[in-house]
Amino acid sequence: MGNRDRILEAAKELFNTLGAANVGTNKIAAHLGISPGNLYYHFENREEIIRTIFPEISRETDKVFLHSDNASFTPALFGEILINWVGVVWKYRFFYGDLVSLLRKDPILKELYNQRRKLTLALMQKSISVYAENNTSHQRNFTEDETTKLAINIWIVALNWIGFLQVEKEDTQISHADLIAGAVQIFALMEPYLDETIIKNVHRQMAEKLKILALA
Amino acid sequence: MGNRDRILEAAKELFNTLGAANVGTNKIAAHLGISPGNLYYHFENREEIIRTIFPEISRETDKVFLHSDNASFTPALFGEILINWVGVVWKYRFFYGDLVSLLRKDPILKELYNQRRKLTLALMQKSISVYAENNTSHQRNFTEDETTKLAINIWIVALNWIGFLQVEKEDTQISHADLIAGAVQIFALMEPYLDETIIKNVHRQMAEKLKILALA
DNA sequence: GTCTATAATATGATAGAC
DNA sequence: GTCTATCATATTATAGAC
Repeated sequence: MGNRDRILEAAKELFNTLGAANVGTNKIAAHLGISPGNLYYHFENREEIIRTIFPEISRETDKVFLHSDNASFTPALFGEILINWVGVVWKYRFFYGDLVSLLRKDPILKELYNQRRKLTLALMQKSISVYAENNTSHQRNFTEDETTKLAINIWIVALNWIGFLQVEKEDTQISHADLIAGAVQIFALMEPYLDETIIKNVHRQMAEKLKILALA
Repeated sequence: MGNRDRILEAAKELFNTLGAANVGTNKIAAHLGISPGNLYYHFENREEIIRTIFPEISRETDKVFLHSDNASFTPALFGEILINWVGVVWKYRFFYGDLVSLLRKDPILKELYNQRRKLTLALMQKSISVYAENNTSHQRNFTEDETTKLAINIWIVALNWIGFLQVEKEDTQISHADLIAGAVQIFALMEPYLDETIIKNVHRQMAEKLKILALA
């Protein structure tokens, strides 16, 4: 692995463990045992490092939602999606935890992020309404306003569940079980719109995941 | 106003406008035209300044929920509560926006915050279930698990609505209307549990607020 | 209570040798 | 590509005069 990639990996690790605000270019270089000059040969500044990581976050997020545009996606798949989504937020928690500050410092990133945000949010909104209509028997029409608000609420909770955990625990105490709990928490936002049997199934699915974890 | 108070006011203002991470003790002193030494006479360090502001945030939050423990609080009052709550988060947006980072740097504050968090969350959960039961005709029992999740979701959205706005707008572009929109957004989390007429009433209440703003 | 002056440290970033 | 050396700047914090 070349130094350029090592810098990116070290940056992610240090950002996550120490908080993005507390990690500068020199600290990353020191952590790798390379010189500051070397780091600056590969990247113009700290912002460029983060801007280079951003497409990776985008790709991983896309991967999470890959199958969700398919109108026939199953309830179980939706559960998977939520767990994986929370997993991505966990993996890049430095980014979501410091989002406002990072975007404030880098207008280019802010622009990039907002393009993505609009797209992802729209895609998600579509998926949610399809999913809700597929899995409910009480004949009910969803207004666009209703699904927009639901999508935004899901968005906000998904992106801030990790932060909610971090407020009471140390990062080292946060487990895979907490990520599943996050998925359950997000799923609760949809439950009022779904049939009892579907809800039960997803809950069983999540409980199953937890049991497997406990055994491992 | 003595310098001690002026420091606290300047800190809040600078934290909010520049982000807590970008404002140190000397910047606060410079902003006020006083010496660093003077500031350090009044406060041990930056953490102590924030710890001194925290009870103020707590008091204002308490004031928001003051009447909500009353079982007979009206639908309109609940709307007020949401608007005021979002208002407090806006007023101290530096705190909520940088919460994880601030608590990481100050374990004392972390302890204080979590004591408060548990209390407020429990109080809120109680209020929510009372409110929901008071304002629904479809006979329905709320499980404790259900209300806990609902309360947490309301909590997360309420505390992160401002951050959601900040991602796409500058602070200067955020208006009182956006705060009301936040209240509407949070209220959407409760709507599945409430009667149509109640929902309509609250929406009218919010629209009324917006109209008054537009005229002013 | 408030100031000047300053130490100690860290940060971002660059020039120029290898 | 990588290093050494270094600058300019900013940050926290303190000692001691007024």
